[in-house]
Amino acid sequence: MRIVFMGTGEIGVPTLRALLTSPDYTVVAVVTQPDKPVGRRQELQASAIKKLALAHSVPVLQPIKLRAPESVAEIVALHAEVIVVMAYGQILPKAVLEAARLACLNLHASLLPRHRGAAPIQAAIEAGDRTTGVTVMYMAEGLDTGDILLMRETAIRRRETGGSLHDRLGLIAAEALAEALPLLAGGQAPRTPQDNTRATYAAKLSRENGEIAWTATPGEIDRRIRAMNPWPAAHTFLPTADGPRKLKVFSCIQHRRDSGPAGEVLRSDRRGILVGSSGGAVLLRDIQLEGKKRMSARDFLLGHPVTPGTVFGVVSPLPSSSLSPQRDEN
RNA sequence: CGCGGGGUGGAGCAGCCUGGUAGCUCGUCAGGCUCAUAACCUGAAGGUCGUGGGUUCAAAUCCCACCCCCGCAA
Repeated sequence: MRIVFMGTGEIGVPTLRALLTSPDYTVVAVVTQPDKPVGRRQELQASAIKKLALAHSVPVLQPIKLRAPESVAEIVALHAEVIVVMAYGQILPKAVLEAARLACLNLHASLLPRHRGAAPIQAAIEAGDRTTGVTVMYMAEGLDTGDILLMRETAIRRRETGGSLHDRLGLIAAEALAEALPLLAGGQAPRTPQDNTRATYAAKLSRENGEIAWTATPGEIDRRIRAMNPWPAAHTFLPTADGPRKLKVFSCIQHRRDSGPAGEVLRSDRRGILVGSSGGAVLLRDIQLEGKKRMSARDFLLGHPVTPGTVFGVVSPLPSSSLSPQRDEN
């Protein structure tokens, strides 16, 4: 079966690898986003998907604008039987959706119609969902609105993080596709429309989404921290002599018995930093100050004392008096 | 050359500006106290101060080059 794989994100790697190594399928081309400057040096780097494709000597296409006529023509000319899309990063024009003889399938990391959009994995954790999964759907022009072929479910564990769930769903996606393709080839693939009334949207994450709202409950804070781990990472601001410094938080423990003013440090010792929130407190365990390495709160405290009463998250508390109104903070 | 922080005994940090016997907290080891402990007391081990050059009577500290880690940005 001639297959064109379109993807850019890491999450698609297991799926592409499975396609490349299966004797039943021939990946005739891989379409991925153009190399982008990445890292501190801003060096151009190929996506993991591209590297994998090259390692298997599969032709790679990197159209800047997929909807440009010449890009579309290139893909149509591949005469794919199935196009598989996962975390590609560009909207597919109608002409591409119709370029495959059998179907243009999308693998989405949630149980649709829940969490349509760019960040379904984090959204599922932050929402406190008990399960999530991967949906294989027939692509339509809307955003993640296509008819469902099949879904694979997985439980969200108590200590699940965005990273752990991402990796697991990547593997599940490969399995789900392996299940879907034979059905499609045999003409027995189911096709169920989504219930649009139950749709929710998971907007693309930005770093601001990671700021911890200390007025939330311990449960909400814990879910946000786990969802954002490892990227973009939940964070707050630690007041220092040099002004507020960003502090990333990678894990915490909910303390429902202790409580105190939101954002205020209630206690800090070898167990971690206990911070007040709504209806409880959270014990920060795994943290990282900007410019520093990630470490346990215990190690952090050895060199950076954080006394009880310190208030996290306040961005403009410079005690200095005669400063020009330089800081723009609303 | 995108901006910035940093590399100091096993861990986290101070010292560097104003060169001159390397310090703090924790950990480790030994001993003590205790019914007991992540508590407390006493003692000990452990450091080419990222690498290479330079300046100097003398460099963790000043100058130059390079390597590595991290935040921002993507």
